[in-house]
Amino acid sequence: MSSLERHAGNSAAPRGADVARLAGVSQKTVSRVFNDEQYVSEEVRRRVLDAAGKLGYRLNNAARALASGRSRTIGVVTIGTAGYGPASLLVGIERAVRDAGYTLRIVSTVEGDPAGIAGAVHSLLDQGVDGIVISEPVDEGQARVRVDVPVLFLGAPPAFPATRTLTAGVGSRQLAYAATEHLLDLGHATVHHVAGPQRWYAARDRLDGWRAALNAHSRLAPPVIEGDWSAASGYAAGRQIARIEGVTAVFVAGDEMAIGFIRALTEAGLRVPDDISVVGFDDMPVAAYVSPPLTTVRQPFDAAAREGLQLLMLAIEKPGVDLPPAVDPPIEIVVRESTAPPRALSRPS
Amino acid sequence: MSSLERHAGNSAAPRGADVARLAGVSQKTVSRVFNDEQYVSEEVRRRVLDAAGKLGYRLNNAARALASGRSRTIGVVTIGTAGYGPASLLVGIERAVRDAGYTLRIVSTVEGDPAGIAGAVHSLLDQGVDGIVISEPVDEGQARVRVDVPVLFLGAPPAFPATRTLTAGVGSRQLAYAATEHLLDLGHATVHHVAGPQRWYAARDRLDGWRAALNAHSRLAPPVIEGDWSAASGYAAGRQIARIEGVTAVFVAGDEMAIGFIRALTEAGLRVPDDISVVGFDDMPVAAYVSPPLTTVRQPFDAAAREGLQLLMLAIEKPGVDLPPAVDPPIEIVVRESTAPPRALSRPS
DNA sequence: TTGAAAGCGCTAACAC
DNA sequence: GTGTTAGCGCTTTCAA
Repeated sequence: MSSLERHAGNSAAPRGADVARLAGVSQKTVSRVFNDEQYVSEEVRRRVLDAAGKLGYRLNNAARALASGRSRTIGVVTIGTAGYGPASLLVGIERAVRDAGYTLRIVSTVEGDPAGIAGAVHSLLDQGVDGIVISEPVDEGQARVRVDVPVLFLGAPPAFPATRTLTAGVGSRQLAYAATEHLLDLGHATVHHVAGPQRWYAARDRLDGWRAALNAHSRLAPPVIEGDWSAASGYAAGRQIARIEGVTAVFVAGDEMAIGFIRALTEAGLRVPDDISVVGFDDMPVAAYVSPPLTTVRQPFDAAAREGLQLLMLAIEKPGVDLPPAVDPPIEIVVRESTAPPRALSRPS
Repeated sequence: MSSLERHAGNSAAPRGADVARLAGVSQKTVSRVFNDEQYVSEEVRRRVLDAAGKLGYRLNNAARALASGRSRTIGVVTIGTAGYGPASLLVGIERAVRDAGYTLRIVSTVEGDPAGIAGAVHSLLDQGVDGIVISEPVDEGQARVRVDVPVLFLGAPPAFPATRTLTAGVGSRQLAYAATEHLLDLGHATVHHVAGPQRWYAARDRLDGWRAALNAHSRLAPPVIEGDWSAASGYAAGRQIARIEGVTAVFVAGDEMAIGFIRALTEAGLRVPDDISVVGFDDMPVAAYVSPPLTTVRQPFDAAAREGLQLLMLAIEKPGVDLPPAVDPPIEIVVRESTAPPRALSRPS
């Protein structure tokens, strides 16, 4: 092992001072160039860049963060599942963060983790993030966290006090409203609902939207069956529904559950959509290819992530400025073959 | 805006020195306590912890990273899609990283990005990660990156030189072999293959495994159809296969493609498994609930992530030590209803 | 437009 | 067991 010139780190990595020496300028000037500050002559800039290229110099972000107090990284708290919704949101966030010139730290929570979201937020804070986004928040009661950086809740009301809390959403409530109304418009007397776990704000929003649509049309809301997003729980719900007389339309809060749900109906000898119409939620890629192709609503994950991050960036970079309200993303319902008018209507007996 | 006591950062945040003063010890002792070093008396430790609690002190990781040259964070390069495979791998990696006491940085690549994996690795290096994992690597030709931290390739041969390159995998090749053999054992004369995009090492491994199984049984390998993992591409492949006379068994390299594939077959009036048997790959959650329930192989994402990270941690923390070879994860094939003996066998004519 | 000096909050090395 | 000293590689402040 070779003796170290400097006591830590990779002794091969050039510092700003090395670049400065080679370019014949001060270290501060190198810093100016790499931060795109003004007041650097074109000629000096080029000399610095040349030297840096020769040496393979790259800014040391730990040092930068220590000196400036800002890390230019965003922390994301996500749910530790490979589900289509959470994963899509994460992809959208990653893209938006990168486009904003920031980098990403991630910590995921597991259902039932005692530390939960609060613990995840703390660990992010320890890492010195400049802002936090809580993707797919669940209700964990009154988490007593006090956070000094802006926090974006993607699809939920603020769950704890922060310097600035922001909210942006995928419009779950409106989407659920539209899904329910689609079924009502087809002529169904009412619409049953297979909900997501009510700890999730996303699940509550969908339930709210469903109930609102029913109310708006003066229909009675049947009892709700609660699943856990899994296809297995959808299947279980399907077996329950299959035993109920007179059900003609069901809004299932997630595509995965909807696929399990339809499977159970099929096994029970019920046909979709002839006997029962079902609408899913998410428009996951396979939805168009199952049998029958699933009518569902499309969540604007990317738009929500982009929109939300724009707010977060504003809050980070202009702490004083008033935030514009989040614009609601467009509602998109994808009608395929799992929905139809009720039998009584299509062939009046 | 209040005047700052210190020139940067949050002036409210206590430093180690503040804790030291309150506890009546030196700052170095505080550092010792927070790093769980030995040679601190129980009494002093308690006093320090008390003081820290009172002040709400937390270690500043930027400073720690700068001073020590280590950040205790792992960087992951992932593919920017919400697909079940990549997402599952990411979840597994996150868990393994957290269990090892490290934190996670993520950057995703988009198909067709000129910077690609090399660019992602660089950005991670800029952030000062201690190790890198390339999840779902694709072949981008000779990327000229020189990396000074250990790199773990999850399911691929090393694609560029690094201090130490490690490989761990989900055993795609063996899984594909098993899937193909399952069909052969059922009595099919040969097995067609719908492959993933061959830029992906994961897709190549599956193709290799398929071909190997065919060779081992002295069967001819029919021409391969290449998809892009999407259900839509599986659907397109299905339409092609449906026009070919005499196909009785198909191994599709991904469940999502398999679902699209089966849909195309169904629309063409072919029945699964009566006319054609199909095996998928991944065992995504909905696979058990589509019609017919899909026979598929289960990828051990979690085991692979855990196994791979163990190696990575070893490489980071004991630079000298020889790495044990990665153990192959168990092969698991899930037989459901999309496979059966060929018709000629089941009812001999 | 450029530079010098100070210091961000921690760990490394060594003394006691 | 504990403390002292000297950086880590940047940004900030202020002077030129």
